Amino acid sequence: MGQDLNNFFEKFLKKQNMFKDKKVLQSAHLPNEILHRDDQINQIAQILAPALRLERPSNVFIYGKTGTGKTLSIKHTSQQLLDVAKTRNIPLKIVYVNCKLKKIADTEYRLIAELARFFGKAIPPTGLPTDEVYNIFFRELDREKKVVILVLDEIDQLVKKAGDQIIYNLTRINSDLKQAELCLVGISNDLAFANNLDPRVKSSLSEEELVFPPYNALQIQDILQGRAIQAFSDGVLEQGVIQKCAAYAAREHGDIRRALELLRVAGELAERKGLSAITLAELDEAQEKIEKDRFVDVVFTQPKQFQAVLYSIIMMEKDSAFFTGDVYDIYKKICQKANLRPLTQRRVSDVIAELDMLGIINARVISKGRYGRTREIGLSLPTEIEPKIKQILEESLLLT
DNA sequence: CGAGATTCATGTGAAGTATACCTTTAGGCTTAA
DNA sequence: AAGCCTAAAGGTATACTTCACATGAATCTCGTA
Repeated sequence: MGQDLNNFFEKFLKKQNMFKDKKVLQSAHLPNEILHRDDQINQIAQILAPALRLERPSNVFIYGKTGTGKTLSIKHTSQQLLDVAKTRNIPLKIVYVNCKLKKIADTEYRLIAELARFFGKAIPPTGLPTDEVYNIFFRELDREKKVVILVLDEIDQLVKKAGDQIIYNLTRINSDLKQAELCLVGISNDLAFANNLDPRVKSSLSEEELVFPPYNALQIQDILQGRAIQAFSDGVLEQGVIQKCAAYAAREHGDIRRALELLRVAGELAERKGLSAITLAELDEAQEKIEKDRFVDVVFTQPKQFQAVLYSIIMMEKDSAFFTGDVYDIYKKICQKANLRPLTQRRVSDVIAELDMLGIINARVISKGRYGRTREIGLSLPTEIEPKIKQILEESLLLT
């Protein structure tokens, strides 16, 4: 046994390393140079530049679909700004918060708590009055003369869950600040988002607006090429892989993040198979794997009750259309088997709505006329991974 | 036949409850003078 | 007497429940052509 393993590791080491620097392909990576976003970056820079003179920059609202470089551009510009500020000793702070993260910044309390933590204050997850946390945050903010740029990524998620009051408060905070200046940068994937906003909030948040258009296939190709050179060892990419990868991504509304992930996963697959080069076959395989992993991951991290509801929905799936009541009946049985205390139908209704938001299921409210009003529910998992998801749920819920 | 009333199943909002966690306060014990 | 620890009291956020009302088109009803 040991002998075998030894052998395996030896072989592993001898094999040519496919990746030179895998980090370059990971979504957290900040490249030195951002291609095809010069306009946007320059605009951001222009808007935020007054911060260096300790003037409050205009609030900015940034739109664009996923994977169009919004977050990247902001982070890049922030970094540069901070560098300059540092060498000149300018008191500038930039806080970046992703509002999508559940349990981090999806309510007013949690968002403000997170901000206060950025200033080095320990805030408990519950127990304090929101006002109190707000005051702590405010005091820290106003402690000294400085400019703070607050970047709220995926702000639409926050507003959807917690309302626009928070944003309103934040935009108004400046009139109370004596020393510091606060500038808001909101980032949204949802182009229609601003329309549902209170007009006052909207106008104060979007003193400046910026739109990130999707990349086209050529641009994606260009970017991939650049990253691939850094990420992979020479000659491991077969002809046409980049092109195909770009084509895939362009079809998916120009999402560069996906394209990079695709390339990375394809590389990993090829490496695991012991191939010397990445071929188109791995690319296709990667495409599936990513899709699969995404769902598996989301499902896996859901709370038990959500999983139970989802499991009930999967059990229903065979016949075409079904409704909240049907799901709830099954759900109650599942709970019994899984030794869970069943939630009320009221709550399950909300859970279904949330699962819908996560994109795991499709649910829409319909009226069946004489036969009442309900949600029509359908699974939106790719059928190939349905058994896998089912299995995960069974394990997680201890069903056998 | 068609306009309006009815009806059903559950959506949805508001208010209440349980839980987990926080700070403050008061008491009790220890310690140092 | 001052200091320190502990436990109770009083408070909050969040997830969930309870209650009550809202919804909206298929179906029913009934007056009219």
